Amino acid sequence: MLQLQILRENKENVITALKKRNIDAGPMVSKVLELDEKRRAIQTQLDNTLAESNKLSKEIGMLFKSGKAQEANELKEKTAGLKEASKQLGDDLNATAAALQEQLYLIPNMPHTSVPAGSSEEDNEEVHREGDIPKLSEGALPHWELAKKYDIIDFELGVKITGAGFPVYKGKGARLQRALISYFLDKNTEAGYTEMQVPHLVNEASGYGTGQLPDKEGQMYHVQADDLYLIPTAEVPVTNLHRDDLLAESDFPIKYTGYTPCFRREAGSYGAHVRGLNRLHQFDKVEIVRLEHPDNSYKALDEMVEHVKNILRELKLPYRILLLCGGDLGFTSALTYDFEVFSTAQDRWLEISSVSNFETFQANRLKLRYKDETGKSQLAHTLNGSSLALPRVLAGILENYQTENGIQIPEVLVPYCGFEVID
RNA sequence: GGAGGAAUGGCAGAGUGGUCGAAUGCGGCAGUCUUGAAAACUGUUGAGGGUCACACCUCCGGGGGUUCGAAUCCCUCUUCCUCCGCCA
Repeated sequence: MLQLQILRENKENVITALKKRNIDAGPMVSKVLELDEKRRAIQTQLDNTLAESNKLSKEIGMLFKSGKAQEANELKEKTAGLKEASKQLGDDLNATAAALQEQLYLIPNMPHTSVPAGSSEEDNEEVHREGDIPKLSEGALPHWELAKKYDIIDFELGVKITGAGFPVYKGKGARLQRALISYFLDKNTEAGYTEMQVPHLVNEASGYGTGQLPDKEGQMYHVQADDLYLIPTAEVPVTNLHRDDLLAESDFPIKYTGYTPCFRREAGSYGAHVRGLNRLHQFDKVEIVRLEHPDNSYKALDEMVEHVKNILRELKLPYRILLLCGGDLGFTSALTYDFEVFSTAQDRWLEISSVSNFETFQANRLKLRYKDETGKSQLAHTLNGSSLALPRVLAGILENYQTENGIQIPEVLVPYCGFEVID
């Protein structure tokens, strides 16, 4: 959620910035400012009415105390009208504030100045590429074939017990999953991130805090009986740990990592692009989250990018980094780097990590603030990134590490797996 | 699931109808003392709205009500604690 103050003071800048997302925010922003003005006008009226009735109440109290009941009762009659008026104004104020809030929720974050213009993923800018693409022998298989060949992932079994998009990992496949989780968590912990285990269901307020609600509720599984949402990413519970917090400057940086399963409904797409592990309803992910002082957040973002690079280097997977263009940027993000691993057998890039700076957009919703050196409350910056998402890393490993004698396990994972090859 | 109790500022904790946005302690900040630090002492210190700045308004878990007036009384929801029951 953008800060009202910024909209008030820099309306044109906001509209210009949002053009990068290929939206004309003019009407939305105008509506917000209109409602804001209305809200403040009502607030002023209400305040004045309340001030007057507070004053009368005090006088009545004094009169009763000094035994002048008659005069007090006369004054009482005067308060009736004020009471009526303040009730009406209070209702108006609530309605206007709610409308304002609703409108404000519709405006996405302003892209950072370095975000390239563009309308789709075609326009994302490749900023880095690293790693050798292996030359696979004749008859190299995509991961869903390999999964079947070595009996390590069973998609049909998942369909039987739950539905499409809920794979069952078996034997060495399951062990490799567990190894990846441990390995990622260890790498993150070494880099100073505190490991957290958080609930996999969150309440509505948490969904609003990080921006999944109100506009993306269709993407989350909702447990209606208890009004809870299955998390689409650890970002939601982990960032919300500090909802409504007022931190000290010395608390920064706050760095967390957590492993959680992620649940996404993402209905609607079929075909090769969502085949196998490419798109799932439930998948595992290890996330890193940072809360930062605004002055340091872009440095922190760079650190996170370097961190993910290091992991991919260790895994010896060929990857590239994309700077997302305005049109492809997530609703809440100001700047996002996507990491993609090259899947040799599918001959395509698979997104395995997304590292973003949300600046104050989430913090404003979360009421996540810190006290600056002058003692004033300021909004913190929030960031997060996958480090890493499992299924496509797994797909990348299976496909890129396949040999005629089975699938080699990347060296760094061998201690975690306890075996060197899947055959 | 049954029976009781509780929810107040960063934390602890007082306050049961008017001058309470709220005692006190701890913590934080500033100062005195000190070569420096600690201790001690003095002062200061909740959040949000509003204003050029004041004024003023709101907030004592959430929502609603009673009253001229609510942290304080009533209703309701949520959460926590204690005891009992059940249970991985």
